[in-house]
Amino acid sequence: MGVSREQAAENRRAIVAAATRLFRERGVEAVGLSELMKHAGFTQGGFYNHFESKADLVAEVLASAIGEGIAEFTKLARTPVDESTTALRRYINWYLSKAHRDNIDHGCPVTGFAGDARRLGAGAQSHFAGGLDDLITILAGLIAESGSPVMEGERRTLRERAISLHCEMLGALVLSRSVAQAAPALSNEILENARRDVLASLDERSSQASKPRKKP
Amino acid sequence: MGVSREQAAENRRAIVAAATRLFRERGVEAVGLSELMKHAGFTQGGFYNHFESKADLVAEVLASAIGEGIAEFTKLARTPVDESTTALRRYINWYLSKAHRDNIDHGCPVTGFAGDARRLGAGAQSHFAGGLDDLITILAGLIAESGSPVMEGERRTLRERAISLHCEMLGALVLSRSVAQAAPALSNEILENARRDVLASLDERSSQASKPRKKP
DNA sequence: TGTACATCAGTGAACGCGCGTTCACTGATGTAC
DNA sequence: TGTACATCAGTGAACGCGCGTTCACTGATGTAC
Repeated sequence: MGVSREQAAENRRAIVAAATRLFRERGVEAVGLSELMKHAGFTQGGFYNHFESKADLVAEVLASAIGEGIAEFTKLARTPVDESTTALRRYINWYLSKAHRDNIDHGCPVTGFAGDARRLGAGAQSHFAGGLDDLITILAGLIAESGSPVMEGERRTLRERAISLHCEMLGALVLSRSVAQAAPALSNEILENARRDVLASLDERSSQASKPRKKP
Repeated sequence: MGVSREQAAENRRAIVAAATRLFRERGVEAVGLSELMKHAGFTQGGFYNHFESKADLVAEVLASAIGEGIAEFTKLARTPVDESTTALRRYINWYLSKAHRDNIDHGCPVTGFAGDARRLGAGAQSHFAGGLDDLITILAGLIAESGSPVMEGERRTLRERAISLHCEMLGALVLSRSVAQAAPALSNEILENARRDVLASLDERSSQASKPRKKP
């Protein structure tokens, strides 16, 4: 119908935004292009003015979702630590909250696409892997910044601690979401248990740092 | 073509077995019934002699896969502890092995279907949730049996420790699988890191149990 | 034990449907003169 | 600045295809007498 180039670029963004939401909610394979374009406010034929194929869109959605997630995460990491808590603790509390569990179309993109990533195309999976690596790096920075002490004799690097922390939090969120409808009590139990465990292990570190253990 | 009832029951099992493998490898939605029946050695029309619908099959596949996983797991839990290691350590080493990561059609059914469970029908998701609960219970039993000590002042129950352990292991396996093709080095790093971390935390417990910490 | 018949697992073509993709067409935007 | 025209985002019908499901049919199995 004749639109300006700016408008066209904005429409493209609208398609990516709609795709991101729908792909997270229902999975990449379960969302059709005609349905997707309708959600974005267009008819199906227009899709190929913006993308070469559905796989092309999927790769772009992964890249943009992960980019956004990393950006938000970086912002959080740079927010000055206030008097009562650290950015790391704030992140953990947010990550393992019911709000995060129930709001799949926002929140951690790694968790949002973890179930799908294995079956995606090479381009999309590369973006996913890159985002995961960045997220681990930033999480390691958060741990360092939190002042969580390194225990005497500890061999684990910050990165190793970050990987373990991320695995436990992601596992808890994935499991909590996977049974949210069929077993809401179990879903809550997993989420709350993981949050308590992760936070408690930080406390444990702090209380033990002043009292180094001896090797048996 | 006229087959005995025993043969028919065996054919039904063959369909479920083929479906289990294909669903794990490629996802429930990506596997069509005609393809599935061909893999099982039949033509597509025969499917409805055994199942009311695809959703019906999915629920049965979930139930059977989880049942099998739990049975194997129970067997492992009951295997007498040998001189050098505990059933818990054996389980951890197997769970976080490359063999387990690369062999999706066998292994832990909870991890195998974790990405899909959220989008499955109510029947299938109930089976999944029940299986997850059972797995946590058995894992708690393994922890108890391993003789891993309860630390002084520790409030966590065996079940709570089992949930946290399972979340970290499942998260590591899911992430490791999700980047296995695009970033094999990262995939290995996650897996090996998680195994070291989980086993080290067991060692930590043992070494500290003899030396109870005082509250700060 | 032998015969007659109902049962039902398996076949393979066909159903309507929605998928990803292509296409001819429209008409405002953006450019060249 | 005004006119003529190329560009290209958007439309909506159509393509072949594979999906889940239905159907009439086949013929060995299992049952009744």
